[in-house]
Amino acid sequence: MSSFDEMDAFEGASLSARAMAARPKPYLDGLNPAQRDAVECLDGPVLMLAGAGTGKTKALTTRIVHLLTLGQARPNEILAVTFTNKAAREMKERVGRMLGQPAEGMPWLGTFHSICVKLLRRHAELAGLKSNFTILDTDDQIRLLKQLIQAAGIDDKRWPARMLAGIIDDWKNRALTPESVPVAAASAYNHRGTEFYAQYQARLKELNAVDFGDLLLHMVTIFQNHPDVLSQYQRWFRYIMVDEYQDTNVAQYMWLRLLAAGHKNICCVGDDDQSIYGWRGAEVGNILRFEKDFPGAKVVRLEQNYRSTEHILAAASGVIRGNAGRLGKELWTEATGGEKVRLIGHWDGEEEARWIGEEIEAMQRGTRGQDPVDLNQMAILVRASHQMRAFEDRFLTIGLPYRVIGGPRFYERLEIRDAMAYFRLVVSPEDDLAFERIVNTPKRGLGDKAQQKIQIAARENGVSLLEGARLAVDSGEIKGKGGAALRQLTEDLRRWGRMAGDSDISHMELAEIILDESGYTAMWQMDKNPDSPGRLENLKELVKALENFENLQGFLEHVSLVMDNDKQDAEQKVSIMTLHAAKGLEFPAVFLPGWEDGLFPSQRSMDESGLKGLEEERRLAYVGITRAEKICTISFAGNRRVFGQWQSQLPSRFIDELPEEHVEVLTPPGLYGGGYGAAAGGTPVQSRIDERMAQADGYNSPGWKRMQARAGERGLSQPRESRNQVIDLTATSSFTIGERVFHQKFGYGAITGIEGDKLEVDFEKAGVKKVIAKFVTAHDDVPF
DNA sequence: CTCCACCGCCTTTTT
DNA sequence: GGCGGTGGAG
Repeated sequence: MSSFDEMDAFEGASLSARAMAARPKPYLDGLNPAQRDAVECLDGPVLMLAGAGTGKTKALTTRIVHLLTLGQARPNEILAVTFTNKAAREMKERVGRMLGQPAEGMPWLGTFHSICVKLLRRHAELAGLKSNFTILDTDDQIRLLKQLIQAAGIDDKRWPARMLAGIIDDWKNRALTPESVPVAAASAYNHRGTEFYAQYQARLKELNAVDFGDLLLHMVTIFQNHPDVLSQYQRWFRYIMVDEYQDTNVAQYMWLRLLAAGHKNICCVGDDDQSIYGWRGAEVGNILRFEKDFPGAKVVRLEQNYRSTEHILAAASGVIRGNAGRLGKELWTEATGGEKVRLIGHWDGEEEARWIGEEIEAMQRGTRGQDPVDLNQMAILVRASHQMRAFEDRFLTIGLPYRVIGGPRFYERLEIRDAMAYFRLVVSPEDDLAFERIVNTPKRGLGDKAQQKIQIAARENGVSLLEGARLAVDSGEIKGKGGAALRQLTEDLRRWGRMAGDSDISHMELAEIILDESGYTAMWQMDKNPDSPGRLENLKELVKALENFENLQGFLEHVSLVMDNDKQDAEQKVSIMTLHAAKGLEFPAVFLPGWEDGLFPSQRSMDESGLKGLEEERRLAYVGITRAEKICTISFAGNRRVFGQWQSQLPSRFIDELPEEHVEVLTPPGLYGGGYGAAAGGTPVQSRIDERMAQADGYNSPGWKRMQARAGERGLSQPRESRNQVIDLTATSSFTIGERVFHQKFGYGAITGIEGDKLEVDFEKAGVKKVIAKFVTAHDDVPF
């Protein structure tokens, strides 16, 4: 590679090192002793254990600046890896700012994936690929697998493609090729997992394509099989830095170890307490055994927190303490005082959303006895994205501006993927997946039968689908309306392809032409769905995004890995995102709703991974709490709609783990004030909670008892619903089968069964439901 | 071939 | 409560 030779020419160029060492280093001044330690220890393996909010990024970026200032490495000799584009961008910006110049010269600062793409394009032939390979996203991946599964005559209902995709991803995360999948795993996917894996890989090669997992896997394989290539990079990357090391999977770990094996100048930064990607193959073990992997490693602990109040830190520590096998860190802060972590229970999810909405507005106005807080400084962090809807609904009705972060990514949207498929096909006419995607979008009268004919024509002649389509039309195989439309399409594509090479037309103009002439834009203009205008907007945005690239090809190469749409608009908005998406961020005020067993910790996580899963959930709780700087509000609801079914919920076990002295229990004003607390008299619900809590250790549950007490005081004075609660609590035990009852949500019904504190009720409108007795009243007691 | 109504499954979390 | 897949009608 010529660029590589060029780089090699700089070897030994560090002669000015001594001169550089004498330069002033003002950037070191703002560091605390631990940070400074981590920054100045440049050679040999270093593990930086950095708790939340301890200035990890600062240390990391300062380290880079230090390396550069001392002249120990040139910008392109430093390999700095992050997990997200956001983190990479931020680091680049910070380094640039500290150096007082744009850090464009750091080509190897990026995500694992983007760096691997770069490497793999250079050495594609060693993986049996051409260097212009395409990167498939999950969607393409699934469609491809589905084809293989169906071709094998397997019922893809019983053996879904998604499942297979998951298995294969898993293997790739562990750096396993089809040949090296252990025998023990052979039973996967009805004993045909490895077989399909091999087929899939072969097909990818045919398509000159890779999936996300391949990026790492191919590079690890190349490094292993081609020592010359490896040693080239071992020499080139003189210093390696890794962010979020606790999130590395086996493949990434092997990749790093291979690269660092020579000089061992590797600095990994991480926090075992923030490892939340186990489900994606991350191995906390990687960070736990760093010192074994790199004997003599220097371990630096960053424990001074600059972000949160003492109460918030104490609450977070209280929760994370429940995990075994930690490396052990205790965050501390010089800050004292501040508000305690606030805890509140609600009747249901809607009520929770309503309360949070009001709370946000109050904070914004500063009516909570505090300085007003900007909407930008508040965030709602949920466990699962479906929880977001309740907030979006509520905020829309009250007109509270919000932004959803990390929702469906821009480039994952239907219209964007369609448009990109057109672009792909123009740039590389042999892209069969793209062809399949758009042959009949917009509708061209090309159904299954016509598409099969295209497949056959392509296969028989050993050509791409697009070429096969031409043949099928020319041979008269496909006639009539569909045939004419197909001919038009193939000719258009050819024409656009020519235009792509024409310098008179900018690629942005070309993109517009493609979308218009293909009829794709018209398709959405015709569509009367309320969301089609939005789609058209997105298409416009897509064309605008092309501005930043040289040509369509350049755009496509980057888009799958780099394009994110967290375009920060200037408007003041509350952020809504998942806990996962929140890692690395911080907000003065944080809301953590939905702390209910089954939701958080997620039932599925616990079912699938047992104690390990629970511990990961707990780390997630830790991450959530530590996002907050000043105000952290945790909440849960007693009822929640799951899959459209109402379900009663128990407060999360993590709530019990919050240390009492750092928590303040709030009682919601007005409605349902007694949701839980009013039950102090010992209702079935209460005793069930008690029972569960007795099992969990530390039932001394802090805030919990106070909550009961507090709400109990108020219980009787609550108007409306809560009065109703109190009444019906005493009546609970006296329910009988056949009795007519009323439920807040379901309306009227008759009891058909009683099971402890649960009733089975045949509701007139809602049908048969299981409900908690407490939430049902004998029908005469209906309020209002 | 397309459209539409119905059914079943589902939801963690993402580069 | 939503999405994709299916099956029957136009």
